[in-house]
Amino acid sequence: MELTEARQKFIQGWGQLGASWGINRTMAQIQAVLLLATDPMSTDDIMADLQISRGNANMNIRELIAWGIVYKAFKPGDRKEYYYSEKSMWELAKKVSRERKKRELEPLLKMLDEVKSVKGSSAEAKEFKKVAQETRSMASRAESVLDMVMKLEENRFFKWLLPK
Amino acid sequence: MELTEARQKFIQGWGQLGASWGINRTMAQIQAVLLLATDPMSTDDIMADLQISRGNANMNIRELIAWGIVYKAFKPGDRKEYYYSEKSMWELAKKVSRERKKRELEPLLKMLDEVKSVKGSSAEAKEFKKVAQETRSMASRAESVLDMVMKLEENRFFKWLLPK
DNA sequence: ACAAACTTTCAGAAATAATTGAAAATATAA
DNA sequence: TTATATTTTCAATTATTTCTGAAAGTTTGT
Repeated sequence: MELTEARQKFIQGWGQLGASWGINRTMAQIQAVLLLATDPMSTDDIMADLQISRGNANMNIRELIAWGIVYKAFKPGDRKEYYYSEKSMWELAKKVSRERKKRELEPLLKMLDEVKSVKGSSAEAKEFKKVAQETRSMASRAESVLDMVMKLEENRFFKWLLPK
Repeated sequence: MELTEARQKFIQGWGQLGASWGINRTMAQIQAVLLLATDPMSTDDIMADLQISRGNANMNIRELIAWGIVYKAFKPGDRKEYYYSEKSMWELAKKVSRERKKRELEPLLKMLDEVKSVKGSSAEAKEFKKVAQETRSMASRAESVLDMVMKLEENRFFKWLLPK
């Protein structure tokens, strides 16, 4: 397969994956482009590559930087900003987990906490308490698993898991 | 807090969570309603509860059934269909993982496989191969972790993880 | 200070996704 | 079979999200 075609498929697939995780498709595609780049790219490079507008490119690059998975670079004698992606898949996964934990798990736990004090002893109220309690317990467990995995070193954990 | 208010917050929060996971908000809310219900509910019950149309209710109930997290029930002498949710959080988590694995991880791995045969020895081609390989490796690992966790019994795994 | 190079913002346009409601299809009972 | 209850479908509408492009803002060099 030609590099051009392969690249296209990779970028598409990555965008698709992002989309089904609630991440803007273009944001994911920019990340894919930077992941495949050998050198930092300027906004114009990215605009040309993905055929998108300046505003769109700028917004999504900024968002990637906010997620901590894309960094800025500068070239001497050039005032453009250049961008490059975090290349370690492990680091990437960790940063994405951290961000999603903050954005989703934490608000959920907060809500479950607020709702804990529900009054009443009807069947509905009892069921509510039970479900809320189980949800809280599942969410905390998920959080613990994430914390644990995030702290582990790649090799230590996965070599044990997948000795091959 | 009153049950009505708490219920509202739970349903809202659940819908929010679903939305950031690429799941239709209404679908997630219906699931929340059924999770909190003490008895199976009809389409009309759900329509009334969430103030949504019949078409919308029907489509999303069907989708929940396809995910394997909502079941049908019938009452003797009544030809309406009733629906109830899987109530075990653990079962729920397992079914959702299984579904997402099928919908996201598998297509990704398929794409990475197709793209494996990329030609060329330029810096770009080399980088492409490296990134594709690392992505494949990370995706397989994720799949293994999911498979592993999905096979474990709730207590066995989590009691060890969280002894408290 | 001025001008050039570059980045950011944001109102409106375009694209995408979700929802409605009524008609069609299907199932059940008499 | 026929009438009735119920579920499903889907074209049209509405809501939401994303994208554009030009203007405003910022930084840097002279």
